Amino acid sequence: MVNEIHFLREKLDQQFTGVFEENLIDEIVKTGYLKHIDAGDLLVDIGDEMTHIPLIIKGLVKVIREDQNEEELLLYYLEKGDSCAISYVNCIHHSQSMFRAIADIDTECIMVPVNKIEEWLIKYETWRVFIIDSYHNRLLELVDTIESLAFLKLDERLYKYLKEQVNVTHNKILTITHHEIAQDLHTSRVVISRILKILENKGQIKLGRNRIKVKA
DNA sequence: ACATTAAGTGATT
DNA sequence: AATCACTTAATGT
Repeated sequence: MVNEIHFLREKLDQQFTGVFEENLIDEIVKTGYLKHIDAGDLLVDIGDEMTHIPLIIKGLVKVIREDQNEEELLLYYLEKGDSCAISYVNCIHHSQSMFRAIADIDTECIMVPVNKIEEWLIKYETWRVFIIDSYHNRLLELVDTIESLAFLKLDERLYKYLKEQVNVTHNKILTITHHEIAQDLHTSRVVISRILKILENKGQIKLGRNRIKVKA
């Protein structure tokens, strides 16, 4: 038990020192628990009632919106040091999640219980700033994806998507299928294959099975 | 060897 | 840009 607490504190210090004050880190360690999500597993599903807020310690979480036909659209990614402010509001209002959050790779997060959220908002300046910044960041990312949807042609959107994947995975060689890309961008596999081929002919990428190399 | 999944492509809307 | 229909290529059992 004591070991686990030290372990949690270590993880928190790695990601959130300078962000959270000491007393707050103490409280997070006391009331939160560590959760491991394997690649491909769900952190939150559409319709879930939120009881905890995730603070991402390591890994990568993909946040998705789904329509009635089970067709998806990628909204944004959460990385280490991030949280999802949308879930704060869900917690406070006991409303259901509109989004699905899937671990892209093995991910660890600290789950913080709802009842602490509001308490800390009043008690800790750093928590207040963190929550508001988090909300702001999610909003900026959403605006960015809306802009892409509205203003970019699919080929530009796809190339932007590939560059984002490189950033987020820290790897120029993406392990991904055309089908998966099509789902994220809410289009069909055939269309993606075609545009990728054009990008390859232009020398911007190199294609392989389950593999796309993005050239600098 | 056979089945399954990923990717490439022409033709049509 | 989407859909259909079909082919080819790679991978799993």
